[in-house]
Amino acid sequence: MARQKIKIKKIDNATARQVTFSKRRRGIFKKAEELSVLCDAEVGLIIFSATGKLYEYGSSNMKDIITRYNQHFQHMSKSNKPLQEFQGENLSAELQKEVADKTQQLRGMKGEDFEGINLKGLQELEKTLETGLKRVMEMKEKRIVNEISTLQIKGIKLEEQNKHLKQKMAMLCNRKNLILGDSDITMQEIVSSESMNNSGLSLEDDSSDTSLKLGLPYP
Amino acid sequence: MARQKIKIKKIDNATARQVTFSKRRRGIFKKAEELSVLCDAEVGLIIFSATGKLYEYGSSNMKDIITRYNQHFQHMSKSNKPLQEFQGENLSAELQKEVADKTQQLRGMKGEDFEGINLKGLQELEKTLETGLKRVMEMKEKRIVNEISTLQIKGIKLEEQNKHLKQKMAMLCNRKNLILGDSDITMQEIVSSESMNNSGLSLEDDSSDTSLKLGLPYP
DNA sequence: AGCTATTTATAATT
DNA sequence: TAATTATAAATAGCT
Repeated sequence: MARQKIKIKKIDNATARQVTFSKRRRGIFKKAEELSVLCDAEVGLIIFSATGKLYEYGSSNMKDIITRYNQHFQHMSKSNKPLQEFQGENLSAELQKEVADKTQQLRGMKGEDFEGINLKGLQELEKTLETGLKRVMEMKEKRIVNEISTLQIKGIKLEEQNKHLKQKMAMLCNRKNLILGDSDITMQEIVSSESMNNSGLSLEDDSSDTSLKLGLPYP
Repeated sequence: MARQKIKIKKIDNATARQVTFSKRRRGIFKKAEELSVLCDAEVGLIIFSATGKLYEYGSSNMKDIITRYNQHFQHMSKSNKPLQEFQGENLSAELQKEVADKTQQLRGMKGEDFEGINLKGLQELEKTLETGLKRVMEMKEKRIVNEISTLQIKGIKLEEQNKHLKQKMAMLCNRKNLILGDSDITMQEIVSSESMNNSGLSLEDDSSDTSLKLGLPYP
């Protein structure tokens, strides 16, 4: 719908398809929200990308929408009442409210839905998110520092083990050589193959100045 | 999106709301179909009108889409389990689990408790929080800009009203003076007291360069 | 991720 | 309702 009219058929180029998917997904989500607000409608939108990733928008809790959707057909055929309404109706209702409330809170925090949040609420939300983010980053840093020192300790231990193994091997070789004379395995080979295990363990690096923004590998 | 820009809030007039609903429903259904075809996505769209009527679009069978949607959470996490799978006495227990799960999620996002979250989880959490924070700040900015322009428009209207009132008062005073001669209320007094209402409304300031970090007052 | 030239969608109106 | 039309939005092709 721009620069050039396109035919509505599967986009061949995978990259272009992905870009279009992102743009149009945002577009249709916005339309869904607008429709629900403008016309006081309950809207549920489920999208699975070609790669299987799920995207969803619900003007209210998606589960409620799906439940209502399913009930629509039950009402058409029979007026069957759901089982759970007989037992602990109050409890379930309360719990469902609680779930809905927490879901809404989570959506707000994820920035997915600001329905019913005023300016003051947004400011509080911002502060909560800033605090939360700060704490998460601090915890991540702690964990990473911990991870690094654990690895360093492991490395030192492995080095010591290697040293011992090396000595034992040396002794064994010596004994073997003394008994059997020449052998296919030389001391040189043992030492060189063993030294490979040290790669990647820099024991002197204690700076811990890890960039926390980067996705680091972890064991 | 035409003839005039509209605010995204519930349309008051019921007839207009119904008309808009019909038009936009057709629009979003078209968008949903286009997205599914162009990007090879599976799309399900459920709409309940304010009157409770159901409209649906599915790129494939809606029941299959909902099933896939429900299955998505069984694999991903324990939370977000669909309600309709619960039956009878299980309902309350499941709901309680769900509440507990969401509570834990919220605690994690607020940085209150990182129990059971590994480094990878923390990194995902950080990303989620960053995105959420960004969106919250954007929404706040939108609202504030909106608020400012609304206030400016109100200010202009009030100024005009004041001008009219001033003119009327002037006329009344003139008439009074003609009939009764001198009066306790002079034109000077009327003008000066009326001008006080203008304070704080700077109509020329259109910069909107508000620092969003500051907690602003709101009406 | 942004930027525009266009195409679409649609609000007001007939 | 349905059709028209002037505008607002969405977005395809580029960078």
